[in-house]
Amino acid sequence: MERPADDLTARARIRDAAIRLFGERGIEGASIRDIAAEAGVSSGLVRHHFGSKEALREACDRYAKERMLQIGAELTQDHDLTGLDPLALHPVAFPLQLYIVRSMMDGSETATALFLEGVDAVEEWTTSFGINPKDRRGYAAALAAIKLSVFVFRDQVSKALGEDITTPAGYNRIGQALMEVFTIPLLTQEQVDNMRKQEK
Amino acid sequence: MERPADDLTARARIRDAAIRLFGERGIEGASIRDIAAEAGVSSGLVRHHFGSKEALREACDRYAKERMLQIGAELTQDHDLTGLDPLALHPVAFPLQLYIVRSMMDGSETATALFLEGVDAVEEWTTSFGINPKDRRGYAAALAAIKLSVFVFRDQVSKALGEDITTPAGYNRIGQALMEVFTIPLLTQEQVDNMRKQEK
DNA sequence: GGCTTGACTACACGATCGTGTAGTAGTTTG
DNA sequence: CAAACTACTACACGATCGTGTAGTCAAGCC
Repeated sequence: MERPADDLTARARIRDAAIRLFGERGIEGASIRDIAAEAGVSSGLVRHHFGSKEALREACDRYAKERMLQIGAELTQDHDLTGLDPLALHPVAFPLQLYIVRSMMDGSETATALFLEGVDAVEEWTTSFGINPKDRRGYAAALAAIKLSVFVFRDQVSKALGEDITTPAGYNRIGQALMEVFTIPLLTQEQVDNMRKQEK
Repeated sequence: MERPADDLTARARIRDAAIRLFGERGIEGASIRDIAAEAGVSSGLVRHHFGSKEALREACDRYAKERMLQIGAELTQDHDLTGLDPLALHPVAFPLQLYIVRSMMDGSETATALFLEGVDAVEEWTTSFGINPKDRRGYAAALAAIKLSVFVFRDQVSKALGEDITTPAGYNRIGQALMEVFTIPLLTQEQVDNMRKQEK
């Protein structure tokens, strides 16, 4: 699965470079010339293969989505909530995830669709695991957002912990901290009901 | 507190416009000319008052941080976990929060410092409320990230719910869903211990 | 062999970017 | 009153952006 860069076609190298740079610097922050240089080709070739920057972005969206689902399928021996989380550390998936989140924040339809599919999956998961929140859809959406949050703020969380959470040790630590969030009830049902009254 | 735009000095209008546009489009996505037009001044005046785009960004960082702390102080009659959340919907705080999150993702030191202060606050809160996770710092960092997550993915969450969560009704809904996440234990302590063994 | 086709490069274009410079109008200060 | 200062605009600069055009080169097909 992991091939040296020489084995990839120029088109694939351009796409991989685009996903990496778009993910790191954002869409506006990565120029076609940067991407071409990263891929070791001329900037004209980027245009030749993808037509325009926007079309390149859409191609990256499609590829990232497809690839994430594919990698996810390979890892679904664990069917619990944490089963999807190793994705974030997967050496191939890491830049993909980074790109997708960036793409979401820039309003990509494909990336947003991936989020919605994640919400669907979490929703089904709550059903099959006998979790019955009052607002199942809302609950699933909140969980989906939470799942991405540690990834989005990885730099900030790493700084807070004094430990890089993209390393196995660091990711293990924040992963277990997240487990505790889902284990320790912060509020009693009574407290929640009281708040609900106040807000009305 | 809410003054018409005419009452603000040009400097303040530039700063407010910069925070709004930087927050919406990112730092690279908002040009000085855009900001100047939004503030109703010439682009040269932006440079006159702030020196450079980077200096403008730092000024926005400082102002947004100071203002958020100030607004937060005004609202701290509620001292519970949700006490800080109404910030996200506060009409003045909304663009500030949006800007700060964007600034974080672009690697701003000031914005990251604000995150770290938030982690400190949550950490103290767990102590005073008798919550004792095995990794208190990690737990606080996870909670801080979670608190921002719904805000970061507000577009995606809104789409998942079919309801704009920046409106009072929608925010109430996702807020209560988050409450349920903190109320329903997803995992038993036993399950967590089993996972911990597997990961080692 | 000639001819098409696709991968690929070099280069030039207009637009837009952040920045620099020069100058005007109004107020303050000595 | 004159000098100085501040807020502000107009305009030009070099760099960089996405894009467009022309052409080279090798492989496959007739």
